[in-house]
Amino acid sequence: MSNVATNFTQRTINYDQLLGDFKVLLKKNNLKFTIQREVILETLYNSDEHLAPESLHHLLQDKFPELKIGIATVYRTLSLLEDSDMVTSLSFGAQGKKYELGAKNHHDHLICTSCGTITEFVDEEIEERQHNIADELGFTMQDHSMQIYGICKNCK
Amino acid sequence: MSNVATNFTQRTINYDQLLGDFKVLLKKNNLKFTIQREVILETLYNSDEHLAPESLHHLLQDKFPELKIGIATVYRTLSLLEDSDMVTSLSFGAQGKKYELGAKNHHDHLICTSCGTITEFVDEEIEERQHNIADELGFTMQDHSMQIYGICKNCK
DNA sequence: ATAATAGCGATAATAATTCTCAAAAGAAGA
DNA sequence: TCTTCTTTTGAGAATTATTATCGCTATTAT
Repeated sequence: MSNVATNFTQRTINYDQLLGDFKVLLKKNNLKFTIQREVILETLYNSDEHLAPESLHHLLQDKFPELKIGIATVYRTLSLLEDSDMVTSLSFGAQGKKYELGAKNHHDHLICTSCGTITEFVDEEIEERQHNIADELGFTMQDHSMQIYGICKNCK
Repeated sequence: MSNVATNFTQRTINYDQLLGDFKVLLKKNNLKFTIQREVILETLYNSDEHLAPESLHHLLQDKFPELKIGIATVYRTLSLLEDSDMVTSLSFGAQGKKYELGAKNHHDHLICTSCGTITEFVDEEIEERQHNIADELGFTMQDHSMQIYGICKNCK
């Protein structure tokens, strides 16, 4: 029963912790903690979607119209977060790049090539094997990602 | 000794077979077999690199200057090949999308975040586990890809 | 509160990708 | 091989995605 792939979305840290980490990171690099950066982090945290820069921008305009957040700020902040390894970007097939918060539990992706749905899962056996492979090849592993493409239950 | 990650690039089919498959595919879809399509397929076959559309275009201009292949044709052909599952596209981190021939043996990627080098490997244990996971989740697996990010030997 | 500095939005600039169209090339049949 | 029909091509325009610039504003440290 263990070692069975499980299908879930789970956070390892709560928002306050995440925000704290972000503030530390900013301070370390002489960067400022701005409202824009905060709401972008918050929006990413509250989204279970994998967001493209543009969709994130729309979300932000809907939720915080008074801030009039510009698209450039979205790109800038996503780059900042990605450089700091707080978010990771993914690009599947034809669709463009999408971002997701890295602070969630690590997970891999199951992508339905018919309806486009992305299901997340974690499998300990694979996680472990990845570490071993990196070691064997003299690689210091920082991160990894895996995607399985196919047809989901519903589409069959 | 088995189950050890190995680092290689190996083709499962030779060029004539590949070309044959391509011709069949084209005929099936009422598409024409053109010189441009042939040299693009050939160039992808002969490259061990993961090619961005632009680098592919440069390669083609170098190797077949008389054809004056346009960038639009490169994009068109890559899309065609991707739609037909003959090539797959990858996008790692900041760099844009790159294409590789899918007819090579399946392999995963080890990406050095310092120098950008991409090493390919295959691990049977992971391959098998991926199939199991897809089954467990009621998914019909068509393909998969995996990336491990880290620092390679040389960069350490 | 002030001064110093980084960040912001708007938008211009650039890069990446797709579209348009007239000319050229491939396929099929006579 | 010649003709006809259809698809593809290259060139460049158009669109989309991303990044850079800049004067003004907000944040931080003092």
